[in-house]
Amino acid sequence: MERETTQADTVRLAIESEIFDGSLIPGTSLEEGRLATRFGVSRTPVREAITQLVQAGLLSKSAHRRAVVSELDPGTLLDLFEALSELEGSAAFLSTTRMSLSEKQHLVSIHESAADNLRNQGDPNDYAKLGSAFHHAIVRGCHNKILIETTDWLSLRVLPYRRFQVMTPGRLKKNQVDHDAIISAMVEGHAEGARQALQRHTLEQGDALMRFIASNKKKPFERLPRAVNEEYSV
Amino acid sequence: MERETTQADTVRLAIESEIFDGSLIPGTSLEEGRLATRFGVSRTPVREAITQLVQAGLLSKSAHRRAVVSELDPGTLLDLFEALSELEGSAAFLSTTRMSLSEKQHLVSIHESAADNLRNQGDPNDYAKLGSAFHHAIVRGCHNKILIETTDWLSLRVLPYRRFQVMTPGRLKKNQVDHDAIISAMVEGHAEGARQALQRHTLEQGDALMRFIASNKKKPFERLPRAVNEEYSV
DNA sequence: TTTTATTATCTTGTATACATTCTAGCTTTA
DNA sequence: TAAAGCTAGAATGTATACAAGATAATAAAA
Repeated sequence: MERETTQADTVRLAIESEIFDGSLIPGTSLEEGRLATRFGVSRTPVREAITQLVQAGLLSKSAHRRAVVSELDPGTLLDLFEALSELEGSAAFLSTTRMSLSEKQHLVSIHESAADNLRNQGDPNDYAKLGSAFHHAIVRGCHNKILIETTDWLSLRVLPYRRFQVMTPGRLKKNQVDHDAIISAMVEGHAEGARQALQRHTLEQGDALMRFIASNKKKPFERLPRAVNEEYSV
Repeated sequence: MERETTQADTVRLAIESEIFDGSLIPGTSLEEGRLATRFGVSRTPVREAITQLVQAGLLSKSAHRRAVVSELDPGTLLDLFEALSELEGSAAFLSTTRMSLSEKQHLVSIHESAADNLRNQGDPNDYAKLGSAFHHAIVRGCHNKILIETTDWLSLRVLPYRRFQVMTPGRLKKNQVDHDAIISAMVEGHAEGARQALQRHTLEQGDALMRFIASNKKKPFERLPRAVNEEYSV
């Protein structure tokens, strides 16, 4: 049997997606043995997967203690968005002069699809996807592998919290206006303007997310994680 | 026996420092069994250390192949310095308004020590250390854990190549003038000026390093790695 | 002689067993 | 009753054994 992807990879991807789709809530602790039996493998590949996820920042762990799905306190979450906004701003600056014609066209088409969605009151989930595609297209446009990789890495760590974001109509509108300004700056070749526009935009997204989390922390957020933590097994 | 640091950590740190001090040259391939016997442990902690270093970017590896000390092609090295310059620039921007008095004093004292070293023609290695302390102090001053962590991470990946950098008197002088400008901008509260000054400075450092590597690649760089690679064992 | 197959050896990936450390529940004591 | 210490159970860290894939050397064929 020829196997290209190793079992450790399979386990890592499985845990990763469970973190992203919310099955594994930040704060949940993982037990190697349970995971091993659950995925039908031995503890060895499970441990390897955990090691990788720890290095990626999605899990935290110290010696002789079980791994825990990383919890971001408000301060760290703020830091994350601030850093991300700087990186995305830099990417926008570089992308303004570096994007190819087809890349620009792709970016514009994403933006227009989002506008359509907004006009026709389409699925907010679709709008959210277009939104992250918009950011992603700009970042990729800088043609700097390291900058792209680093930005993706930070985005990954925010992902588990994005699902709390509820898009109100007002926020969607604001979002679209921001994107308008970013695109305008880029097509007019105002690199510095594009940097500032995207930077501020990402920073505000972070603020909005944090406010939402803070306002909903009162009841459901305080209780839910622990309850699920107890139940999570097999 | 109570052990705080695990054997995997010990092995990881050992490999890490060998990469940094040049004993392990980029391109060298590592064999788990050899490393295990060399460090007097089993393959298990060695594998864990390798997994961590792969995630950190210092090693590269694919399934069923041995890990290799990451080699940076010129393009990637350029990308790295560009990304690093953006991050350090952002840090300088934030640090301008966020550094405490004692942090500023520390930064200035580093700068003055460097000036002394230059005036008295001190050890260039000491000057290099003061230089990286200077950068580090500015980065830490931004008080953003994520930004600091990310900058450190990128710096780490450049480290194996820094040892090729030979500081000529002219370059040292230029370096000090750059640092002067950065400090001036910061004490005067010109955050945007500080950003641009540090960004350009780091970018130029990268260019200088790349030119040096390119000019010395002709002979010693082509031959040395392979020779050492063969000999490296036990 | 050069190139392609094939096999032997070695290396990595995974499972399992054991050692060490932590955790939780109980007992003891203030 | 509450707090500290101890003991039993469980989980992590490490070693070893085995399986599966890669490497290299040898043999066969062009």
